[in-house]
Amino acid sequence: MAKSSCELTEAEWAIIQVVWEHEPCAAPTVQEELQTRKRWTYSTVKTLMDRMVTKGLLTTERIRNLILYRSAVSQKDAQRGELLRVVKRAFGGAFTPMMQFMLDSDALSEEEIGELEAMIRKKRHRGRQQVKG
Amino acid sequence: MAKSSCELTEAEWAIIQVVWEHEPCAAPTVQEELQTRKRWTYSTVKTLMDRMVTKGLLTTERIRNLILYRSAVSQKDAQRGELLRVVKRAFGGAFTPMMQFMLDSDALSEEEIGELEAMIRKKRHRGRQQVKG
DNA sequence: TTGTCACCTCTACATTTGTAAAGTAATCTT
DNA sequence: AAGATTACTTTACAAATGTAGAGGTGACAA
Repeated sequence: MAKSSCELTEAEWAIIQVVWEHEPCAAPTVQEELQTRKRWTYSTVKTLMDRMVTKGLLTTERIRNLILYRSAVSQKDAQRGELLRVVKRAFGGAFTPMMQFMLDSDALSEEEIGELEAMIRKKRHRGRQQVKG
Repeated sequence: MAKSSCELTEAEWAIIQVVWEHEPCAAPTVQEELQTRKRWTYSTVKTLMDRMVTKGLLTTERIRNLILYRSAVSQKDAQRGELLRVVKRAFGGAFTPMMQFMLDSDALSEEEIGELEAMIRKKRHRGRQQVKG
């Protein structure tokens, strides 16, 4: 089962994002996909991916001479992990101060705040809905 | 001037938080303060702090035989940096999806959502207000 | 004035992360 | 079947991070 909390490095994020999109996929695919953003060689990508397997972030299945990779953590789990880490490290573990910070900073535009309000209203209607996982 | 975006490691967060609270302060103070949370020796703390000086996260002033440390980045800058990093890495750079995620996940309690609504309303009253640099 | 205390400096070492070259094996092409 | 192509394996190495021991120096106490 996917671990509910995980830490991905910058490089790992780049890779797993491609995996999520092309799953199951081979290392060369990932390398090609990242070609423009990152200037990594095949070796680099493969090494990173294999380390991610060791860490339990990806899984592999060998079919003949091809190795297919799959993600072992969902995007939601990864996002949650990232968010929880920040909230814990930078905001003493509480979400409200973080939200407050975002509202007070210029991080959010008027428009985004509008959207946020709308999202809240919509949520109120639907009632509670949880992310699985 | 403080850099608007910065990356702090876990250890650095622990340290700079003590510095913010006791500024200006000496390394032994920080070590004592962290004694319980982290089991670091004086050497460890001092090394970390000196590396932070090199990185421009802290500054020092020598008074006789004592070295006083001060933060070179404000808490707000550090928080913003952390937040921006997550939003970029995990949410494609847009705040709205991140907010949406928080609302949809069980990260926020009903109560917190209520507080959030209140914060938004209050903000509407005050009009736009920015966090200083 | 000599030992002790507090604080500093220097050096070290393991682990993780980023990056990749070189070599090997299977497969495809002609 | 030999060369080219593709994908995999092994090994390496530098920088960043976490962690700390050993030894130096100035100040103060006895």
